[in-house]
Amino acid sequence: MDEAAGTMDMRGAETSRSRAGQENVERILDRALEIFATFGFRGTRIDQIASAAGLSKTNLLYYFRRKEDLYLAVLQRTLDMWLEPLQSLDAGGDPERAIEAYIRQKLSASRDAPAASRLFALEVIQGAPILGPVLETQLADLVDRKATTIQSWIDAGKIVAVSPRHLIYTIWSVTQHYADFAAQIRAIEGRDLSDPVFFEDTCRTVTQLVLRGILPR
Amino acid sequence: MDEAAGTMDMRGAETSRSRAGQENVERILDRALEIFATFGFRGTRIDQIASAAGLSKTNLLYYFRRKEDLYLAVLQRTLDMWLEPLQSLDAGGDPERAIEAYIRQKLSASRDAPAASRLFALEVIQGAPILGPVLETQLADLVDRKATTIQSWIDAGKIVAVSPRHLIYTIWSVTQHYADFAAQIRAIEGRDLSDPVFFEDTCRTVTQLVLRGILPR
DNA sequence: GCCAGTCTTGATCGAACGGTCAAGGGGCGG
DNA sequence: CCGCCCCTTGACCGTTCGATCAAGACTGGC
Repeated sequence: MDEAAGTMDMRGAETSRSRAGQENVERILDRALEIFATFGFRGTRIDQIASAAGLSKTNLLYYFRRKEDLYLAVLQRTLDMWLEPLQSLDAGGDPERAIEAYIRQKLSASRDAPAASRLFALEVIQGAPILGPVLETQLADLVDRKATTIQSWIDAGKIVAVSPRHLIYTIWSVTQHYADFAAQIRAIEGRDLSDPVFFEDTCRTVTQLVLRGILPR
Repeated sequence: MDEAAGTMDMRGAETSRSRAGQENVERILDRALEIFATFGFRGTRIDQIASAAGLSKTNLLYYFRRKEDLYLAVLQRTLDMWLEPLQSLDAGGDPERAIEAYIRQKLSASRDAPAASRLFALEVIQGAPILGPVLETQLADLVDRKATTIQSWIDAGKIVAVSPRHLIYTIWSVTQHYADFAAQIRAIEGRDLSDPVFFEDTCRTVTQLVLRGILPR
């Protein structure tokens, strides 16, 4: 598992599957995401996922022959969803609207798919043993492109001079924080993003903070 | 280990110890922090820590009879250091200086003790099974007090109206991001906070962003 | 130089875990 | 109603892991 798995594609034995089979696979992936996201790869037991999905360990291993296969499948399924929001950060419109929309999108993801956020957090905290190559290529390129977009806003005087990459990191960290550290926020506030009031409160405050930080006065 | 361990004190058998003994304990704790911080509690093997510390598994178990004892000891040793920076956020001086100092302090911690940051991140991501009670009492109180401080700045017109707690979360998330997600940043930037230039760059940008966000124009 | 208390080691145990195997159940098309 | 293929099961295997135990080595104080 310390191996980087190279290409990160895993078209693993796409055998034909009955409806029951497909439903099982999806249920396994759902539960596996949840459990991998809280215990990490090494920390989760395969039969833990199995019983959470309502089947035996052997039965699970019928669908995913190795633990690593399951982990990769989960990671794969989450990856695209994770990279997508940044794609839509477009140079076209005005930065205010674009960034406001991006923050809302990221916060929505933190509310609706907190496990996915935590899974990536775990991966990266562990040094990104699997996702490393993807980050160095796909993500790095994407960030470079978006940094250019932000730089163009700066050059046009639409926002103040600020390191584009740090701006991206800031938005990432703040928005994901509400998913990854939900337990901490729950301990302090007694609520999390699933509370509509708290969600709007968070969205407004973060947006205001960032926009005031970069908009010319 | 799913137990909350109640009081979080662990004056475990403070037996008398020779110099060699104390050195071993410290080396064990150092290595354990590093390894727990990347693999989590369930994910780390006890002999992994032992060999990293240069002794046998049995020998390590002489100092910490159970794996959980070691984990608690590591957590305990890191906790105070982690809560401390926020303490110094004082209402006395002007908010600009106070927050600037706080951000620098947190970023310094992320640079000098990234493993400690990651360990807490892992704990919280897992739902804070151990630290939960501490967060609900100690941390919640501390945050409440500091939120009052920030509110007093708002009332005095020194900073704009902003949810004090969200402001704290923002600063936490951004500064800790550079420790917890160092692998991701390294994949994109090719460097991290240990690079003095990058450190100052980060410090300046984050400070500027936050201060512009809350200072009256 | 002896002794008590501290440290270190290797052998070993039981449980947990990832994974295999062989056998049987069940549904769907012909 | 038959046979094929997908699914499900339980028994089992080898390894790993946390933890124990008994026995010996080292060290500092007297």
